[in-house]
Amino acid sequence: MPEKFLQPYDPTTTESRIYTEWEKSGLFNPDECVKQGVTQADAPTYSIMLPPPNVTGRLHMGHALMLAIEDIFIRYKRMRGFRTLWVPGTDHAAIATQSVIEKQIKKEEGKNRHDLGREELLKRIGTFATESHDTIVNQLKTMGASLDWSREAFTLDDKRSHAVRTVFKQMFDAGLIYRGLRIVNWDPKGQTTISDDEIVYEERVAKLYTFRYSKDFPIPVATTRPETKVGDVGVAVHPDDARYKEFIGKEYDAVFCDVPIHLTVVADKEVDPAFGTGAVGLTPAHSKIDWDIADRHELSHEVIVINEYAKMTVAGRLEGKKTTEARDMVVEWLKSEGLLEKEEDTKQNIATAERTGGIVEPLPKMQWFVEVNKEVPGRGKTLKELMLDPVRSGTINIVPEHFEKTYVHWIENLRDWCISRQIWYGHRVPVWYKGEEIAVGEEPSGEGWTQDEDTLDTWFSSGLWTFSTLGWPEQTEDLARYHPTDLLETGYDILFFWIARMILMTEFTLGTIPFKTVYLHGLVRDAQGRKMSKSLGNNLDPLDVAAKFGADAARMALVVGNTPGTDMRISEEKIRGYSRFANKLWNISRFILESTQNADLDTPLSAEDTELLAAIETLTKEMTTDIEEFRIYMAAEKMYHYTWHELADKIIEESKPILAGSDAIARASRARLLVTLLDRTLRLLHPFMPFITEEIYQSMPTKDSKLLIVAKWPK
RNA sequence: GCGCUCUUAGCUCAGUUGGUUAGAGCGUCCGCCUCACACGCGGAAGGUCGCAAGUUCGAAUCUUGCAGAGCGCACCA
Repeated sequence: MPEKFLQPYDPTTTESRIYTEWEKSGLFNPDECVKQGVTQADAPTYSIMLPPPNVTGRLHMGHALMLAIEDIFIRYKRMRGFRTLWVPGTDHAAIATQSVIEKQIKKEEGKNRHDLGREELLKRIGTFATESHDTIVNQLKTMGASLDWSREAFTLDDKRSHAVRTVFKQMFDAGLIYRGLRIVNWDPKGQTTISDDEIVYEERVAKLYTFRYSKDFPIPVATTRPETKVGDVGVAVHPDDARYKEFIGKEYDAVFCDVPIHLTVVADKEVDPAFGTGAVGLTPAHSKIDWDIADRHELSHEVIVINEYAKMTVAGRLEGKKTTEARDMVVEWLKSEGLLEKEEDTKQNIATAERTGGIVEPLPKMQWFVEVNKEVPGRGKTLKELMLDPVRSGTINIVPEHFEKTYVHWIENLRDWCISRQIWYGHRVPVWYKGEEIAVGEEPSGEGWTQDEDTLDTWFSSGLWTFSTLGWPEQTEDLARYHPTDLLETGYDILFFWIARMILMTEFTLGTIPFKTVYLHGLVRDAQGRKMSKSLGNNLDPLDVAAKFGADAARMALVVGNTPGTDMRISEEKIRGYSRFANKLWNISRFILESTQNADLDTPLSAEDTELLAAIETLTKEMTTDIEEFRIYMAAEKMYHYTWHELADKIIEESKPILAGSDAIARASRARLLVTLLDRTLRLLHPFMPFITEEIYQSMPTKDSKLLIVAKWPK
């Protein structure tokens, strides 16, 4: 018996050594598996694209959970003989990454991005992204992820950029991408547009002011943002509101806080007569709803009174003031003019930017949009329908199932997708202008063309992930062989951001689904159930955890009993528990290998031993079904229970007198049984605890492959 | 407002299509250095499965109502 078994199991030295051996073998690459004869060339395929972690720093426990789950499916399928591909990659995460660097530069050098310029900023971000990438790759390997590194991709590398430009052009040519002046969510802090889903609403108490524009204006109006009223072009009332009927269609002039305004009273059924005074002051340039109402009544959109820095642009006392200051000044003015009628507290959901925390200012901007309610040429369906159909029909299966309802509900409410961002890091909008001419897709030859300044929403490129990673738009063998992918595993929090967009992009581009099953894991929280965050200091770093307890222990702790779609709690105590389990397995192996050294693996089994073998065969079947049906939390628990409480507590204990006894036939039978059970246990446990099982397997007399990663899954 | 989920042992959670005395981990209590393992072994206590009604031969599991917790979407000026 190897000497290593005389020491307690030491995961830290073992795990890094084993991963190096795996990498050297090349067997994470399915082509190499075929070449080495461990996988049939025509075997069915199984593929997963790793959700690319953002290059914004380090991985957290949520990533560790994702890796554990995906690696379990990958290793299981590989052992079952599938041509198994798991592609790694990272995401440039446009806004998130740029804002990390901008903050850093601001703090260290006191400069903003305009002080540095586009080129210099991108250089700095590039350096950071590279460092961050290296850290992440190291973490992925530490967790034991059996990724095919030869196929690694980055959402912003040349191949993926080419894919992005190609899809953009195709969508543009199909009439599904348009440019238009719309009210967008402007983040004054991040100096960019953000999408509806990047908004977080915070409930606050605000003042609701009831006022009149002037002494002779007949309708009182309620507002929480008096400063915007200098940009008003009208007042809307409900068509049936008896109080205001007589004023509909009338026009008024006033000078509001030094600013001359012209107001038209219109009737619109969107107005709720019960709220406030039942009359809405219309500020089309600074409110989405007002924009729409103004649209319907052909009122001007042109009156802009707030700029990108959330400062007032009107002449007079408000000029250059921040909106918050201007608000107080307008209220003062209303009071002094005797125009303020009421001031009351009201609850308000204020829109803030998820990434920067800035208060979102609705502004009209020229932006690029993907139109979701227009028929896609040749498909007879809109993008929205193409996103809904596969989920409704079950062509795409979501685990847990109830998220299908959430998904459908969300898509049904989907509006056009604003894809342009006013930041520099990312895929630059592939559109070039020269006077009235525009060119889309690739840069045109010739003089005088200038490219659009904006970049694309990061989800535009991650939406292509399942096929851009396989070489599209080239018609590669990989694409033909591994797409659609089998599983997409990610947190339920990006169901809409990412899953929905992948379905949209893939349906449009390839006319197929991107994946057959979506497995959604929950959030990983701390022992008290709080979200892990830097500010709380309750983060567990997967690297620290692996160093302390081993990646195997961390993986088990994350997986056992953790049902899909449900948040879980993790603590060092829990992980410690599974590091003890690893040690238990180590000791089981020591005992079996020690006491069965010359076991004859062909000796007949006694009746009792045959039964014990049948028991693990039943367990194998159950476990296999559990994994196939995505109940890995249960498969893991069953293996834990079997190993400790059946194999160790019962079978090994009962074996001691047999092995020490005088009945040579019983002894031989039991020795064979123990070796066989250990062999099975290692194989069944391998997807969950890859390192320790591989390490023990290397000492097994039952080895039928060089490495456990490609050993056969038992029947 | 629309939608989704949860409520099971002190704590954290399982319980697959309704079927025998409801499970695990951690914790608690008692006893053990037994020649694989003290990162261990043996044993014990602990639950009217949120509440109420219904369907059923049978409900933690299905239906309805109520109470509490969480989440998503939309959003009123």
